[in-house]
Formats: sequence, C-alpha cells, structure tokens
Amino acid sequence: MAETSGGLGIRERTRRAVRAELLTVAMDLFADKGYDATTIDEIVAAAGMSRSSFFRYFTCKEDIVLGHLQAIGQTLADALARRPADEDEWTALRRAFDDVLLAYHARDPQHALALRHMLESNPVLLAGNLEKQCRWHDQLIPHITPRLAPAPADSDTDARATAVIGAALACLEAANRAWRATNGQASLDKILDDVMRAVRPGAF
Amino acid sequence: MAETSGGLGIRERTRRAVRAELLTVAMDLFADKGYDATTIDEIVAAAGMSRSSFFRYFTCKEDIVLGHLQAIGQTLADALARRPADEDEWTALRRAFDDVLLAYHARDPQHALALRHMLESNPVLLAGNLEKQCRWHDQLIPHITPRLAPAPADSDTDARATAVIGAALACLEAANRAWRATNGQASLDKILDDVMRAVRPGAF
DNA sequence: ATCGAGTATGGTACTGAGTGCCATGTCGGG
DNA sequence: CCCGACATGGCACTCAGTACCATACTCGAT
Repeated sequence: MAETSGGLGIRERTRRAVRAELLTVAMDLFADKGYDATTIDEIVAAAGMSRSSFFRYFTCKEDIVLGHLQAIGQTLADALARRPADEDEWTALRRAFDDVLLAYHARDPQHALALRHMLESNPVLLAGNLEKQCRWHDQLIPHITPRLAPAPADSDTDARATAVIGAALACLEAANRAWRATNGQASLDKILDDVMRAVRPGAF
Repeated sequence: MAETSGGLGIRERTRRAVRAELLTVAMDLFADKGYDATTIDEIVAAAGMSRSSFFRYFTCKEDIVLGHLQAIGQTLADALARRPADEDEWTALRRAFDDVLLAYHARDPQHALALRHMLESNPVLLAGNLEKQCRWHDQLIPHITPRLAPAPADSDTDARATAVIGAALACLEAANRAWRATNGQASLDKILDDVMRAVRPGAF
C-alpha cells in the first residue's frame, strides 16, 4: 500500500519510535546516575510504561547500551565485500573500519564518547561489548580467508582468519580507548593507523 | 610460628581447602547439567554448606569458572620480564604464552578442554573471559612499550602497546578455539605459531 | 458499521543472583 | 580459662529476567 514513511508499516514505525524513546530516556538516566544505579523500574517510570513492555523492546538492560553493536558486524561485512579482491586482509580491514567510524563516530562524536565512557567504567558492559565483537567473526571470516597468504601445509585457515580479525578488532578497541582518553580530541583515524601499523609493521 | 605446610597458617590452609572443595563440586555439577541450569543453592547443597558461606569464597557464580584467569596476567608479566630486553615484542609475547600453556594446558589438558567447552557454549562466560583478559593489559604494557619501534612523531605509545597486546591475546584466543575444535588433538603450540605468523607475516 | 484476528499493553507471580546484617559458634593465642 | 578474631548460617531484601494471563487497541474484511 501507500507507505508514507520509509516503506514501513505503521506498526513497525510506532514500534521503532517507542524503542527510540525508551532508549533516550534510559541513556539520560544512565548519564545522570550511572548504569548500575539505574533500575529498570526507574526507566519505565520515566518513560511512562510498564516493566513488561520494556522487555518487549529490549532483551535485557545491557541491550539498551549495546544493542546497536550487532548491526556493526553487518556493516563491516558489507564494507569488506566492497574492497578489491586482491587487497591484503589487513588493509581491507583498516578500510572497512573507515565505514564504521564514518557511520558511528563521525555522525555523533558526543554520543560515541559518552558510550565509550560508560563502557570503560562498567566491567559488565565492557564484557558484553567484547562478546558482541566475537559475534562479528563469523560474518567476516568468509571475506578474510581468501585474502590470506597460502596456508603453510597443515595449518588451519579458519584459525588464521579468526586471529587476524580478532587482532584487527583489538586494534579498533585500543584506538577507541586512546581516543576516548583524549576526550575525542585526537584523530581516531590516525590512532587507528598507528596501532595497526604497530601490530603489522610496514602495513598500508 | 612453626608453619608445617607451605608457610601458611592453618586458617589460610583450611580456607583454600574449602574453596577447592567447593570448586570441584561446582564444576562437576556444571559438567553434568550445564552452567546456567545449575543454581548456587544446588552447589552449596551438594557441598554441604550455606549460601552465605559460598559468597565468602567466590565473589559470584562466574568466579567459579573464571577465577583462575586473574593469575594468568601475573604469569604473563613474569614471563615477559624474563625475556631478553632486545627481543621484539611479538616474539616475547609468543614465548610468554609458552609459560601459560605449560602451566595450564600441558598440566591438565582434559580440564583445559572442559573449561574451553563451557566457555564457548555460554555467552556470559565468554564475555567474562574476554573482560578478564583486558585486565591483563595494564600488567603487560610496561614490558611491551620498551620493545616497540620508535614512536612515529606524535603517536601514542600506550595505544600501540595496548593494541599489540590485544592482538596477541586475540591470537591466543583463536588458537585455543581451534585447538578445542580438534578436541585437543592438534598441537596448540603449532596453531599459535601459525596464527601469530598470520597476523604478523615473517615473525619469529 | 461490525466482527474477528493479530498485536500491544499491564499486571501478577515466580526464580535466581547478589547484598547486608546479625546472632551464634569455633578456634587460636595469651 | 578467657578473649578476640574469624567462620558460619540464617534472614530479609533488591533487582534482573521469565512466564502467563487478561485486557485493550487497530486494522482489514465482510
């Protein structure tokens, strides 16, 4: 039918609106009194809805903060798919990170900074963050494996791809951390270049 | 005064014994019916003690499985301290991993395998595992920084050290995963060599 | 205009992890 | 033999997360 907005039905649109509302209300509370100290009851009270409904929009409290991370896996996979087939894996990953940085950090640096702050001040969120990154591996492996150097005899290509992806994500993580340490003043792109060259000397 | 065993008072010795007992009882239950499905009430019932006491020996349920991880950070730091000062950072880390592998995997491969299995079948444990590894960084940075190539002008050495450590740990993680996939048949040492060479071509 | 299906909502009751407190017991040293 | 430190068990509580049910609301079809 005549979908007025974005090709989505009204059901889906209101659903997203409610979720977005809930999200901003919750993040405001988190910023105000901290993640741990904020209960779900407080969030739903502030948003004017019931506890039951909350869990229909978010699987758990963590999901408020880390929910968007799942999508980044796909962003990375898509970005890698667009890189030339003969590009080496390290450069391809570095370029793929450009897309993520563009879509998240460049779009709203303040939000990225605040999120990073929460992450680093809360072990549970940090843990969840790292675990979500592990989920990206499976999506990225098919785009990395063909770029690897020929396997040495009886070596496991899959393990090598996993390691390379994990190493690159560790670089992204380290760069993010350093960037946040400068309060977003430094250039995240430059930091990322530096650390990825530190891990693989002579890269790019 | 006359410490009969290991230079520890009787208090500390009984304390460790109780903790060890609790640990084996819990791990048996986990192996039997799974981590999530086992409640703390069941553990303490099987061990014949109260719930209150349990939390005096373990900070949380996760601590049963991941408690030993904290010590590995120190093991790694000590191992790095013993490496020659002029050894490059990647080789030093690879050799430091030898110590960890020797102390944990070689000592009791079955236990390491079972633990790995639990880790990979439970997102919460995996997350906790990764978060604990992050805690190692601060201990390792001082041993890595001096081995890095001269910093390029305005680059942050600390970020580079963090990234290198993170990348190496990602290799260790990938190797462990691949090793567990072969049910411990493959040589973990060899896998680790392969993946660390994949991340840094021409290493060692 | 009405009906029925699908969906959103609120409420209630439950489990299980983790915290805080207190009263009691037990062991070791003087 | 007693005192103090530490260990224990029990209780009451908070909070996250699950399951289920009853009630609205909305949309499309007749």
